[in-house]
Amino acid sequence: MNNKYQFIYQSLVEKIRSNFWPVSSLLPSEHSLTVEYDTSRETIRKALEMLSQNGYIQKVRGKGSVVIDIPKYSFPVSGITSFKELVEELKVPYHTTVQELEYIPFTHEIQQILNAGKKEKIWKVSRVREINQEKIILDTDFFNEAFVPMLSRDICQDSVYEYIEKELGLVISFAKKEITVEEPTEKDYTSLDLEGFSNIVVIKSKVYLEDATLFQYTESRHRPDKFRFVDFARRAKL
Amino acid sequence: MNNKYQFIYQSLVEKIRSNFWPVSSLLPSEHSLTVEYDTSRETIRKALEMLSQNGYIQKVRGKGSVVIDIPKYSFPVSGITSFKELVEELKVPYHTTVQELEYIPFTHEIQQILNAGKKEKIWKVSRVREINQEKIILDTDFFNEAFVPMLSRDICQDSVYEYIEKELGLVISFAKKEITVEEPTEKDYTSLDLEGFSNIVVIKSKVYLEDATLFQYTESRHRPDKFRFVDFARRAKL
DNA sequence: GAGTGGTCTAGACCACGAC
DNA sequence: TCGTGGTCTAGACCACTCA
Repeated sequence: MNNKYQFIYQSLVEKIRSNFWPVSSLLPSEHSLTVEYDTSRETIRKALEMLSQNGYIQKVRGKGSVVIDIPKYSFPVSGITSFKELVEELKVPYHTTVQELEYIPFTHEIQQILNAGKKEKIWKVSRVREINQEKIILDTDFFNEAFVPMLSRDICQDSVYEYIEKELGLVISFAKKEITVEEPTEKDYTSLDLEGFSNIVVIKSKVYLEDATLFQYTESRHRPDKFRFVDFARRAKL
Repeated sequence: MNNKYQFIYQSLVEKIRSNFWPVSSLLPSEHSLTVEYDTSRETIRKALEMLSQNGYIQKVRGKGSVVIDIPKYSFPVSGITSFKELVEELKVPYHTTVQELEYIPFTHEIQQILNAGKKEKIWKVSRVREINQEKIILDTDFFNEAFVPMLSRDICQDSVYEYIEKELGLVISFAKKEITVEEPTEKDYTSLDLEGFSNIVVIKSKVYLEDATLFQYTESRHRPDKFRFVDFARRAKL
């Protein structure tokens, strides 16, 4: 662990998750934490700020840091968290089928979305996600070949994110998502077990790298009864 | 403006929104900002951290702070942003009808959700939101009388949040939301213009005050074709 | 009044990118 | 090598809560 404040953050997360400090109780004061971790107060405050941002604590002036509910995970929303990460966290049986893996034709609208030049090739990967033997999610990802020169069915079968982060060394930084509800397309009907549902939840994500370049565009289509999205939001201070 | 870093944040936001620094350009370095605002580097960094959290910039080590797209607003998701705030931001004609305003019976399940004692009274407010003359959203809010002693149809007609923050002086701090898609209930059919839609988007929100006490529970039910949720997420550093 | 968190300072050293 | 942002320190003063 390189950073002191990230080490302290992780240490505190573990204690909270293990109920060492139960919900509604107070963490030790910032001063006593500086003693415990042999560091300065600003460093402790950085770790506490991360706890607060991630929904573990709420700081109350004059009192201390109150432990609040541990944040839940959202259901498979492809994009910034990988499908594999989520589904392994949730410990449910899953299966991925690679449906398409190809270059899209030039002059495709996706080229514009990805800010790609006219002669840059774009990968298209479409995958069906099965959970508990039901085809629930249809993910379609687009990558510029400039960032991802090679893709194989094996990589797509496993986890594209793992390949991108570990093999290619690219660092995913942030994503913008838009959630809407639409009517299913022909492809939704043939690819998924829709069971009479007449709507589909669509999550469109743009994923950016550390240097703020747009790197991936994804459309993730979910059967509505299995869709669940959990959000934690702080009210803007302004 | 009390705080230096919030003043600097706001000043920088204005310059970004007015295209003083266009998208993809670099902000001045942290050092030169300390000179311009006559302050220390950590204070500048606090303001830049807020810009980054709110999706205005992306910091790149060794290069500087890159301006990225200005964040968009999500469509009416009652909870932490008030309906009135959003709808006035979007500049569309709207109307609110107060359908119910009453105390709920004791031993109601909502009492448990709100962590209320057995003899504490709970307000229930249900409101229909019309946008462009269509009944699109059904909001049902629950408040503990301990926090909100009085409610009137006039207050509910206007904005409960404005009343809570300005009159009662309570400070809303954060919210946890859960988005799912469900089948419409009888009440959805009679209250809203559903136009044959057989699904409804449900947002359940728990809203907390500054001292981390749970203060409000809301169920917001949206006609699916008019629902849109925009999210900006950073990948966790761990 | 003692203890808490909120803000702010003026330094320091490091890791990284561009030249 | 130089300028950038990333981390860290050891103080200071203030605003707030609680006994």
